[in-house]
Amino acid sequence: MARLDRVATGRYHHGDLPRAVLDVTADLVAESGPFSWSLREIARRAGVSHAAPAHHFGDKAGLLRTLATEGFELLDAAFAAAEVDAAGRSAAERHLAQGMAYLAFAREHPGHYDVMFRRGLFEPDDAYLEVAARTFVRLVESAERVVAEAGAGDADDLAVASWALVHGLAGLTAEGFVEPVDDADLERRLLWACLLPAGS
Amino acid sequence: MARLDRVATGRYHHGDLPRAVLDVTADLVAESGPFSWSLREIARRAGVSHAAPAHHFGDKAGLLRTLATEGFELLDAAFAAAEVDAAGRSAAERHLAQGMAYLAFAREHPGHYDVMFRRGLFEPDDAYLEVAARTFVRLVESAERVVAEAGAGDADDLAVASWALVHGLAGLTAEGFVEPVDDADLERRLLWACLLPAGS
DNA sequence: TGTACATCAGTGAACGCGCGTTCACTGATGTAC
DNA sequence: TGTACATCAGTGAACGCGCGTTCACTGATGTAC
Repeated sequence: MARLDRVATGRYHHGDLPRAVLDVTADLVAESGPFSWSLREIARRAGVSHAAPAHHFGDKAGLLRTLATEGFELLDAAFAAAEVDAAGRSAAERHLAQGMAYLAFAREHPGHYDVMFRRGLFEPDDAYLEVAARTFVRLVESAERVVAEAGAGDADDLAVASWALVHGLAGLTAEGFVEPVDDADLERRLLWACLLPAGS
Repeated sequence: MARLDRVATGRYHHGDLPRAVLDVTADLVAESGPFSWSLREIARRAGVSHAAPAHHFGDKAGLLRTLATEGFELLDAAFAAAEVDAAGRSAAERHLAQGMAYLAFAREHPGHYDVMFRRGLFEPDDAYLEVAARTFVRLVESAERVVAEAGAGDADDLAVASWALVHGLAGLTAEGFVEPVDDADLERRLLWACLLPAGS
């Protein structure tokens, strides 16, 4: 699309190449993971010369770091919106709503998601660490509200378990091991994880 | 290690190169994922000429398929051992034991694990499909026993939720987002996922 | 036990290719006056 | 409004490198007799 734009207009300057490069990267990561492509491939898809992406992002690590940081911004915004939507309901219901928002984010931004939760792709910088920490705080605070409401349990354990549940579901669904289902079924799945302790 | 063997003995034939190549591959995948290495790198680490791995596995996809198949064999055996260990206990307790076995496998075989639950790395063959299906059946049957014991719930939903929980925990721990804990704490985490429905 | 021969495992040189990086450049934009 | 100039965005040729693959080969092993 970016290529068509440029071919059509014949512009020398792209207009917003960083944006186009990030979009292409997100697509490529969603298609084949965070490794199986080159900066030249990204340049080709964006319709620019092979050296252009490096002009903005330096190298592959810089590109992935920017994508991951943008991903956390999006996830944090999704959490904030879910909190507004579920205001006034019980802590447990708000926690469930947050989990559903997480799964919706993973489904809608598979490229960002894949890069966000993998270590070793890049060295984190301040912007990345700040927004990632901010997002995790929302998760822990939600768990704390649930524990306070229930009057029992450890908030950190609940936060980890909740995160693991949605993270695992997102991963298995993205890789095709689990069929996608509609939101009502999805909520039921999150809730039925609890059958296990009922029996012990 | 393989290299030292060969240097020490000066043998022309390796002895068991397929085994050595798989071990090196598992190490490399655990270190840097299923993409960031080459067949030449594997040959170097195994101490053989660069063309030797292809002699046995064809290409990277064939190597990854063999590794994934071996991984499912190991996981299936771990499930079987857990079933024997927990024989006679309640269905819920046996299900928990299976989850703990899953997490132990992921911790002990990170290279295999990474390759097993990712699609698109290779085209599955009969051996892979057979053992993967066999392993999944153990998971679903365990969930069915729990549902039968509890007299309520949907076995597929429980199977998916349980799998997602341990898969997510394995992934987040492997990537360093969650600190490893000892087995007692780990069991508690799996159980406390249930605080959520208690509040709704 | 010895010999001949087929088969298999691994070698190493050669190839073409796509990659990341560099760098002098050109085109476009924005700002000062 | 026009002009000059600095800055920025993107180009394209060139480079060296590691890669997968090919292929004629050599060393080792196993089996038939």
